Amino acid sequence: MKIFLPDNSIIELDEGSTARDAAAAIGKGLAKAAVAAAVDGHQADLSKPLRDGDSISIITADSPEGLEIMRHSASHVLASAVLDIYPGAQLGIGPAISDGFYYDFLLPAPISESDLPRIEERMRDIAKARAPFQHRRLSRDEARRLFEDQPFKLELIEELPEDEEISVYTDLKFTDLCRGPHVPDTGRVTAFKLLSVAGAYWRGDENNPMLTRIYGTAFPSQKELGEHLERLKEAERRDHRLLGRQLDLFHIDEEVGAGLPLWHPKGALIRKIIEDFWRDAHLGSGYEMVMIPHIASVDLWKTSGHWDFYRENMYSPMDIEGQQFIVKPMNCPGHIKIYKSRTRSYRELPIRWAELGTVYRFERSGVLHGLLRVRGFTQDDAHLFVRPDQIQEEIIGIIKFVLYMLRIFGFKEYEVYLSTRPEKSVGDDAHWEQATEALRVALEEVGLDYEIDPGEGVFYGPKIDMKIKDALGRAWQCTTIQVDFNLPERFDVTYVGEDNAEHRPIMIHRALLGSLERFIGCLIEHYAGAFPLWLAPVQAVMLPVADRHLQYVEQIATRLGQEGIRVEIDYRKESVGKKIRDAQLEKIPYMLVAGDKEEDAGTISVRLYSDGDVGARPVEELVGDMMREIGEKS
RNA sequence: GCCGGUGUAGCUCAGUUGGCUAGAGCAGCUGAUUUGUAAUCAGCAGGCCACGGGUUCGAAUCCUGUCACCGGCUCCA
Repeated sequence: MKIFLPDNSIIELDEGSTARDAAAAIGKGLAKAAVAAAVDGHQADLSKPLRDGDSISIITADSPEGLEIMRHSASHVLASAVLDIYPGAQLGIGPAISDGFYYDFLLPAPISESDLPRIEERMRDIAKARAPFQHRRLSRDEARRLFEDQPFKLELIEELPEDEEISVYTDLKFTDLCRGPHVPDTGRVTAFKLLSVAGAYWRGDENNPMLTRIYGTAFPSQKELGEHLERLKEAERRDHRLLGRQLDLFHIDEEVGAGLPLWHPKGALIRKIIEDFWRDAHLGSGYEMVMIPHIASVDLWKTSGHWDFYRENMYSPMDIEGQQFIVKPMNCPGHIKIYKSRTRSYRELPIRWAELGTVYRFERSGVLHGLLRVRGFTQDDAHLFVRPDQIQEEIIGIIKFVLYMLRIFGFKEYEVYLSTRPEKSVGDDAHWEQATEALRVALEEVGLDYEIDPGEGVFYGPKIDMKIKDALGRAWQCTTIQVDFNLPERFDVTYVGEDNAEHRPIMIHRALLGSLERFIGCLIEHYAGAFPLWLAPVQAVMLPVADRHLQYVEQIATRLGQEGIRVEIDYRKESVGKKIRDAQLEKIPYMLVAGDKEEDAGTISVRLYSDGDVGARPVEELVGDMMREIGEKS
């Protein structure tokens, strides 16, 4: 029979040949590297018999698909091992994920990470046994009987569509419900490591029982596995919580409260630089600044709908002379009140009001995470009041603005989501649809790739979210753009139109960086604490070789200070080596060494954090170089 | 909130099966050294062993409650 290959060539095989035979016919090396095949575009086991006219491509473990298949097989090996060691274990699911795989179990007794080596060892035995992954199709009844003591599997079987065949795979002794495909045998799961154990609700629902999830990773070779583990270690070194302490940027104090960061001078300075840049950028882009108080009467939150729809995230009211007040979880009602302080004309719109507005939200204790998830944070918030005919253009403007901002801070990779109407929401369908459409068109217009996140909108409207990743690859939502027909209605917000009649504006809520806390947390990890010159809290440190050079060094520091360069002098009676080491650990971009040579020549020796010693240069040249670099924000 | 883990000096960590006055390095302070591109030397000080109960002749160590942190789940900027 004839089999077509990806390069359009044809091979001739005997009747009843399998994908494995095809691989062998193409080449010995390929047959050895093959983990699965794609037959007519569908992934299949190598043991799959081929039919005349099939087109086939061989999948190897070094392709993304192959790696995923191999990791999925690794999760079966894990389940095998766990079942061996903990006979009563019940099985959940065990998929491949972006950096590895996991499997969920309901275990007879809790386990901890110290149990992983033992499981790993058993996995190695199973791998060594090179047990084939055998595929079988079962009737529904057979499957029910096979998994009679596996309630989670039974639940999955019941949910498979009636007409779908039930497919199982067996390796060594263990049989699992699985669509496949799998590597040919357990021996193909070579380089793997179990990483952590965690709790996970069955099917991700907190009303369901909590299972024990074991995470692991697997690679085609030990070398790649080693590299990956090295990357994980490197990511740990970039952790903003660690760098926050090392660089003395912030801390979170138990006695102050969980999720309530305290900014130290250097952290506060970085924040100030970002805030200044942000304000200037906004004032230069048609925004005006507003400011509102941190607490407001509970009546305001009843009008806004937050009392009904957002109360579980709000802190309890406080009593002030018999009146109830609430710490604000959002800034929008305040901005609306400013709008409503007088009548507005259609000529004023769009109104763009921005504020670095601090809000407080209740977050469950288990979700707090350094600066990335806190209970009090400052949003780089703005609310736009627009006429219906302006909405599209304004959203496009916002998207362009955010892309500009993210580029300045060096973020090139982000995920974009369009979140649609959630279950718990207000407003009529027509408005929701109109708003969602406006967001979609804007995304297309700007040419951003995005995914739909169904049901993830806010209670008052759909939104565009942009997420950036931390050092470990976890995505954090920063940018958000939300269209809102609801609040203008609730507050009876109006403008007087050309026709002298009252009309309802539409509100756009947006935060570009999201919150300064989260954004700076991501920024620290992004730069691994080595901030570019314009953001560095200390831009240069003067390192005199001996005390007799102090006067010269002070002169230069004064000169740099005149240009607004943030410079410190290391007055300590320490060796130059020590001073350099400490400056290097503080990740100060410019280390400026001056001794007799420099003083005589009127120069300064420059050592860059990033490049080491780059030699001496005249002081004015240095000033020019630094000012240029600061101006470029690079 | 849930599952598992962790909590010893400012930081990183030791601390045997419960038993002497809880140790070390770094940081800090004092003194000496005036130093040329990632650590000069010496001394001193620093601890309610997260917090509260309990078991015990005796608890950093065992039990228990609370809090915080870490990894996840769920939830969100």
